[in-house]
Amino acid sequence: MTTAARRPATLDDVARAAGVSRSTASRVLAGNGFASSTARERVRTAVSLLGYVPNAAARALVHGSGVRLLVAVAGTGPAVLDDPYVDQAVAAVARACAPHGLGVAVQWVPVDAPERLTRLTDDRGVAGLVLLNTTTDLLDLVPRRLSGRTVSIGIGSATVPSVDIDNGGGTSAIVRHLYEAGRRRIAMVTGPRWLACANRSVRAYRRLLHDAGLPAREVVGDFSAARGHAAAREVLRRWPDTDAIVGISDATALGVIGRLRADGVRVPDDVAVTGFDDIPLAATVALTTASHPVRQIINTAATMVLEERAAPATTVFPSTLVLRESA
Amino acid sequence: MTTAARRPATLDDVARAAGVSRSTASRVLAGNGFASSTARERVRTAVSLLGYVPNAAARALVHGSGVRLLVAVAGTGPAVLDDPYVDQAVAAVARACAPHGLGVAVQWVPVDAPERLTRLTDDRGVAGLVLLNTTTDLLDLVPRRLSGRTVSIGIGSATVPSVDIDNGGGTSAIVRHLYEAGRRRIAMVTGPRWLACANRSVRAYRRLLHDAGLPAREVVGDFSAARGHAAAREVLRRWPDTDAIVGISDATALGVIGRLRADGVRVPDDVAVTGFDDIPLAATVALTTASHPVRQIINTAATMVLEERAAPATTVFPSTLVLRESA
DNA sequence: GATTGTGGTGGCAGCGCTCCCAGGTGTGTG
DNA sequence: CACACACCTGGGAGCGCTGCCACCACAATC
Repeated sequence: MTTAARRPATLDDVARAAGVSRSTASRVLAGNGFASSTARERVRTAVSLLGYVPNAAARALVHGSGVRLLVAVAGTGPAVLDDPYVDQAVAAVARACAPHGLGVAVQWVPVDAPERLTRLTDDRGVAGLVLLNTTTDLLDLVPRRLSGRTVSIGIGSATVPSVDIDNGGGTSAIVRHLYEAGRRRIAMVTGPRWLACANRSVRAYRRLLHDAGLPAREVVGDFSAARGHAAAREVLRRWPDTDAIVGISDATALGVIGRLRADGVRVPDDVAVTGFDDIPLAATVALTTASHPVRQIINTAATMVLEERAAPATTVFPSTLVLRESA
Repeated sequence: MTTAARRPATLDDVARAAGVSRSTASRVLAGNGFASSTARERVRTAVSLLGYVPNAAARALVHGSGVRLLVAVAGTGPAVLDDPYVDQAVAAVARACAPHGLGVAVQWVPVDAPERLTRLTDDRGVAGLVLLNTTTDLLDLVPRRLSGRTVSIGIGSATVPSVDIDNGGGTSAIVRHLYEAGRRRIAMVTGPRWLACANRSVRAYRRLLHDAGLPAREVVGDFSAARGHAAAREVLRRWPDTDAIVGISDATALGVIGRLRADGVRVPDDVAVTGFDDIPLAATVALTTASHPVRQIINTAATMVLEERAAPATTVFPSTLVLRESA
C-alpha cells in the first residue's frame, strides 16, 4: 500500500509551492496572459512535483462547459443500447475523451418522442453531443448551447455536422456483385424504416433491381442476428425460389446464414448471403460484405466534438466490397 | 427549431419560482433535512416546470466527489482497449452512470507499470474505479480516496471488492464434457499468463487432465480470434492427433474453427472445439461454450460503484455449460 | 518631472451547489 | 407564564477554478 491518504493537489498547493499567486499559476497553466519565464518554470516544476491534475468539475463550473459527452441513440426502445455497434461507439468516444478529462454518457431517445432529447441536453453537465441513429427530428432539437459541440453519426443538417457511410454505394456494389454472379431472385432483410442510413441501402437495392427489371423482395429487420434468423425463414416462405439474401448488417446476415444452414439450405450454393459492415467475425465465417472504417468514423466524430472544429459539413466514408465465400 | 437560446435553469431559478430560498430548494431535492410539505410541493412543481437538472459539476465540486467513473484496463499495450469485451464493459458502465449524472472514461494501464494508475486516480474528476483485467499489483494501488468506490471485475482483495466469473468451474465443466464424449487428446489455447482469470481456467484444465492421467497441450493465446486462428495450426503441428481444442474465449474458438475448417479438418468430427463466454455469435455458429451473464456482471459492478455499497467481498457468478454442435 | 506605456502580478468575485448554523414559528410541558 | 422542544427556514461560507481588474515596477517619451 504505497498510497498515503494523500489529498490530490489543488492549484493553491501548486501556487504556494511555486511561490506565486493562484492567478499566476492559473495563467501559466492556461498558457494565455502574461507570465515571466521564471514564474512559468517554477509553476511547471511545482505541478509535476505535486502531480497536480486540474479539477475538471471546478473548471467546468466556471466555464459553464460541461463535463461529459452524451451519446444519444435514437430507437424504438431502450434495447437499442444493447448493440455492439453502440457499445463500440460509446467506448471509442470514451477513449477519445479521456485525455480531455471528459467522460461519456449514453442515453436512449425514443424515435417517436425526440423532444426527450431536450431533457437530456438541459443538463449543464453535457459538454457535447454525439447522435447515433439520427433522425431529422433529432437534428432540429439540438440546442444552440451545443451547436459546434455536436456531431451526428449518420445524416446531418445545415447546422449539425455529420460523419456518414456511403450506404447507397456499398449496397449497390453488393447487389451488383450478386447480379453479376448470376443471381436474379435477390431478397433483402432491411433495417427499421425510420432509420435514414438503412433506407439509403434499401433504396439502392430497389433502384438496382428496378433497373434490371427484377422485383424487390423485402422483409423488415432490425440489424439483429435474431431478427435475421427469423427473417430468413420468412423470405423463403414468401419467395421459395430466392437465390440471394442481402442483409442490412453483418449480424443480420449471420442470423440468416444460421437459419438457412439449420434448414438444410446450402450457402452460397443455393442461396448467397451478404452482410454490411465487415465486423471482425465476418472474416471468420467467410461472409461477403461491405467494409467500413467504423473505428475511424467514430474517432473522427469524437475528435470533431472535442476540437469544436465542427463546421456543419458531412464527411462521407466510402464503402468497400469484401468478397468472401458466402456470395 | 423549437429551442430558444434558453439557459438551463439553476437551483436559484427554481427557488425563485417556488418562492423559497435556495437552501430550502436544495434540501427538498436532497430529501434530507426538514421541509414543509407545501415547500416540498412548490419546489417540485417549479423543478418540473423549469425542467431543472442539477449541475453535476457544481455538486461534484462541493462534495469533492468527482464526475466520472474510470474504467482502468490493464494490458500489455493500448491495444487492450480494442476489444469488444472492453467496449461492452465501458458501454454498460456508461449506461448505469447516466441516471446519476456521471460519465465514464477508459484508460489503459501497462501491466508492467501499474503505478501509472496513480496518475489517473490523482484526477479529482474520478469518482470511482472499475478495474478490468485486474492484477494484484493494481489492487494495491487503489487510493484510499476511492476505496468503497472501486470494484474489480476479476480478482479482488481485502480492500477491493470484486465481481468474478467461476472460470475454474466453467472450464472444468467443459473439459469434463469433452472427456465424457470420449476425447482424450485435449489441447488448450490459453490467455496471457499475467491474467488471473485466464490462469484459473488453465489450472482447471491441467488439473482435470492430470487427474485423468492425460498430458496437457497448451498454446498461449490472447483471447483474440486472430490469435486463435494461428494457434490452431500450431496445436495441430505440435500434436497432430489432437481431437479437441479448448478455447480460452469464444473469439479464440471461432478463430480456431475458422482455421480448422479452412484446413479441411472437420469440426466436431475430427476435432471438437469449445469456447468460453457465450457471446451472441456463439449460438449462430453452434459453438459449445460456457455461458456467463456478462451484462449482469458488469451491471453489478457498475451498481456497486455507484451505490457505494462496495464492501470488500467477491461476488462469483456461475458458469453454465452450453452444449452445441461444435463439441 | 509628469505622462504613457508595457510586462508582470495578486486580489477578488463568482460559476451552482451543499450544508452548517442562527434564527424564526408553533406546540407541549413544568 | 416561562421554558423546552419540536419543526422549518434563509443567510452565508466555501468547494477549486478562471478571468477581470487594479496595481506595481520600470522604461520610454514629451
